Amino acid sequence: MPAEHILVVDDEPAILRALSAALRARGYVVHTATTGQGALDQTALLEPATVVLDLGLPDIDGVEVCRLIRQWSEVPIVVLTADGADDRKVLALDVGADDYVTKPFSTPELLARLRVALRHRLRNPTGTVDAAVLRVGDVAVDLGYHQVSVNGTAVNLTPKEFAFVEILARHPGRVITQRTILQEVWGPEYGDETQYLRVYASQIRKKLGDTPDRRRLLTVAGVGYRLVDPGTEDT
Amino acid sequence: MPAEHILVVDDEPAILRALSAALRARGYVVHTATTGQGALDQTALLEPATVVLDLGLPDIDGVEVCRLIRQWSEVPIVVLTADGADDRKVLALDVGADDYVTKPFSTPELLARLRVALRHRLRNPTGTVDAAVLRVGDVAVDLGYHQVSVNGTAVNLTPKEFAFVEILARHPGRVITQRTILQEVWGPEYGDETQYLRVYASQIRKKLGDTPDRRRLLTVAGVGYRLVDPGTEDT
DNA sequence: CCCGGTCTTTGCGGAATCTTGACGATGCCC
DNA sequence: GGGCATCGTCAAGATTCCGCAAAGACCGGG
Repeated sequence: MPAEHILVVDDEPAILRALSAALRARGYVVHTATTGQGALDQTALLEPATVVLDLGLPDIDGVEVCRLIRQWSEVPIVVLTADGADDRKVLALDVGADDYVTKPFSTPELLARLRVALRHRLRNPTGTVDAAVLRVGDVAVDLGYHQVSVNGTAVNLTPKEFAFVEILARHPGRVITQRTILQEVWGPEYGDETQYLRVYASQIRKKLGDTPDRRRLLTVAGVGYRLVDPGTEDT
Repeated sequence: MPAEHILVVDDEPAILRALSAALRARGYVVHTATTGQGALDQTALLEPATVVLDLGLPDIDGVEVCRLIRQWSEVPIVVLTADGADDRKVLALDVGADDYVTKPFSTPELLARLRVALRHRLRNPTGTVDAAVLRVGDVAVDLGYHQVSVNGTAVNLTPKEFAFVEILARHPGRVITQRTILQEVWGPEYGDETQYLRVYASQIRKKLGDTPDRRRLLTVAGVGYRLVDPGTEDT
């Protein structure tokens, strides 16, 4: 088995040592960081297979670290903390953490959860430079540079507009429900604020150059939206 | 408004009720099962977006249910149990569960973990799921594209019409009772508004091109409707 | 402090969809 | 055949949903 690289972030040397040892014994290649800034740097530099992140860091708040990493990377993040407060868990999970283990934790359990995270990543060939550009017809979504272009011409989208298009482009042609879009772009508490969708769909259409006769962003009444290649009209 | 379908499996009615209520309040469409066999059947039938699975089931062991589901489906599974034993957690996670919450659990946390599971499902191509095209004779119901077609020709259905056809297509040839259709399409409080059924059945027949001599949507007087392949006429 | 970009909120016309009531047809039991 | 229950069809409101525009709120940088 090719050794997976794991980044462990914790400010307590004792825990860091214990965790590293346990992981190395299992055959993983372990890297460590003790600050939020270090976590961000190492994540970008090493592109680890998974990040184990303690929330109690001296410099940046752990949740914030999570959020920052998620801005450019989909590396699995397993949060590890002594703080068992519910709202903090929920917060961390909602900004992009994939799992949350409360200290004191059992090492076998942490390892099992780590395997789950790695399994997810395996199914999802992300991280590397390859499929960083989604294409649907003449629309290209560059995930790395957060840039959308139509026929090679760059289009300026706001962050929320980009997230909207990204989610649709990840499932070419398929219907994404209103609720799904709202939760992915705006957050879990926006369940039925469908007026946002109408406003943004309109703006996106304008920027993409959609015309009524040749549309890329289609509405499925009462259900959601889908992004299609106007050339190959399917179904 | 269509939402994600969640399957909740637990043998304790109290928990089942509480969970269902919490999830419904959040806008999910909740289905339930109380046995391992029921869980397997419903998972195959409904293709839910996520399965919440209690391990303490009367018939099949929960871990085994997990493993069986994973043989053909990648639907996210969130395991839920009173048993906090480590090895059981590890076992469940290793046979394919995506998360593991120990009772007593906090509802907000479970909801957050559910959102994580749904997020994972959304990010991954979930290749196999694209087999979500139900076929009954020459009628094809494409769940992903939210599109019904007859002999390859797309048919425009309204949301309620589509939901009507979808239910029937999920049980090819079988009779679906009026009450079931009403509750699934219109909601739990519509128990006996059978007039809707007649109106919609009529419209659907018109759009599907049903003729009196060659019908796809059959009426079972006083009971319900069923969708059949007019070629292989069965009784 | 101002300014530009972004997000949120509001409103409206028009279209699509749903609801409702009416009427006739059909089939069944007596 | 008559009475009764159920079904099919139609069409007119009533309601919801969508696209679009515009104005105010918010925020970070200069």
